[in-house]
Amino acid sequence: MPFVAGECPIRNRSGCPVSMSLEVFGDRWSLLIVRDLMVRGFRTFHDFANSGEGIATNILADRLRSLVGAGIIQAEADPRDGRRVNYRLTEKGIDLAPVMLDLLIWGAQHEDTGAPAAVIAEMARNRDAVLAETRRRWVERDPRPMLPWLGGPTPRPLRAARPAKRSKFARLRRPGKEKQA
Amino acid sequence: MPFVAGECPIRNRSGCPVSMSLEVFGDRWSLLIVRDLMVRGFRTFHDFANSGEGIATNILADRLRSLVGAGIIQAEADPRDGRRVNYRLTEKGIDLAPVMLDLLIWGAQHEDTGAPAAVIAEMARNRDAVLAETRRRWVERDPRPMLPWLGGPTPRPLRAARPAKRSKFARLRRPGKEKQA
DNA sequence: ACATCTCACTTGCACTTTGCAAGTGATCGT
DNA sequence: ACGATCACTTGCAAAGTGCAAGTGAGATGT
Repeated sequence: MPFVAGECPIRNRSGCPVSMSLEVFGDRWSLLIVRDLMVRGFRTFHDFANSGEGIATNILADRLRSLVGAGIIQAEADPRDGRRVNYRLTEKGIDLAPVMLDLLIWGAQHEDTGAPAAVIAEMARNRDAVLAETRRRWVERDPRPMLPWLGGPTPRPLRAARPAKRSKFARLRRPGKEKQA
Repeated sequence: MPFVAGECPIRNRSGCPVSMSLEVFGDRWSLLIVRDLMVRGFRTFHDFANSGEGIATNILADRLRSLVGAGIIQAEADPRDGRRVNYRLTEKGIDLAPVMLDLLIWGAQHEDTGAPAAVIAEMARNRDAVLAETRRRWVERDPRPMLPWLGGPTPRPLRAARPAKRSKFARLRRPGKEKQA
């Protein structure tokens, strides 16, 4: 029994497809939920809550509700355990696979991740095959993670602790004319 | 003379490329700035401020600074007018073209936009050519908008006004057991 | 030289969103 | 019946956002 779809708040909207896409799912947590459904084999609230990304449960609940409302995912009560809700991408949601794949490739190529470079290069070369495989697994409801190394604590270079509030920056100015704070 | 690159705040980070990408540019305004640089021919603060999306100038300034800091865009003082700053995608930034194109295609296919359907279908079929053209224009610093119909007030079906604060939703529950608010 | 306008911001403040930690109601297993 | 689990909800503090006015540097016209 799916959730009752809620209204999606409408913001300043240009009618541009990019803008409208981002209104639907453009925040970080929504995309990470889509990622986890798509390639990590996650299905339940608990799975998402413990993804390793640090999401707050009220935000997770809110995003799941929004994604259901937007028709990106669907929710079903588990027939064997009434406490659980199982989430699944819809047709509209699985069509986000190209976006997700391109984000993955961009991130692996430009950020200091621990993603296996050879695997990423292979996925970039065989983009169509990867997308076909993603869709096949979705059709067949394959519960196994497609990219088990994705997400979670991946080995990578140590990072500095969270910095203090950012300092002000000098404007682009001729030398010697900077403002005294 | 480019801006001094600032530190990018680091949040809960799994090391996953998708997650890290979203930390860098994953908010809506950042992506719209990248869109406008990429396909609308925008270069200046004033261009972005009047994109038709309704961004606040303090947020725009903040996002431009963040994108410069992340190496996605670069800023240069206009040699002929010292008041102006010209922004341009970097190599890292133009590599977001596949993501942007996929968002455009997804949005046009799944949301009620005024995007020309034939053009979108053509772009989806000739994805590689579109990406090659996007990069060529970037290399040659072609100032003409690649997709002049993108963004701005696009003719599309009328939308309801912004709704009131959302109501609470019933949980997935057996019938008859809904909570009294 | 001066007045006016332009440009890219900054600022103060009200409002909204986010995240923490505790709690709730329904469900399950013993 | 009871304790634990699951998916949330709640109150509140902190952080983020957006409005509207303002600022300093630069350009233009007189």
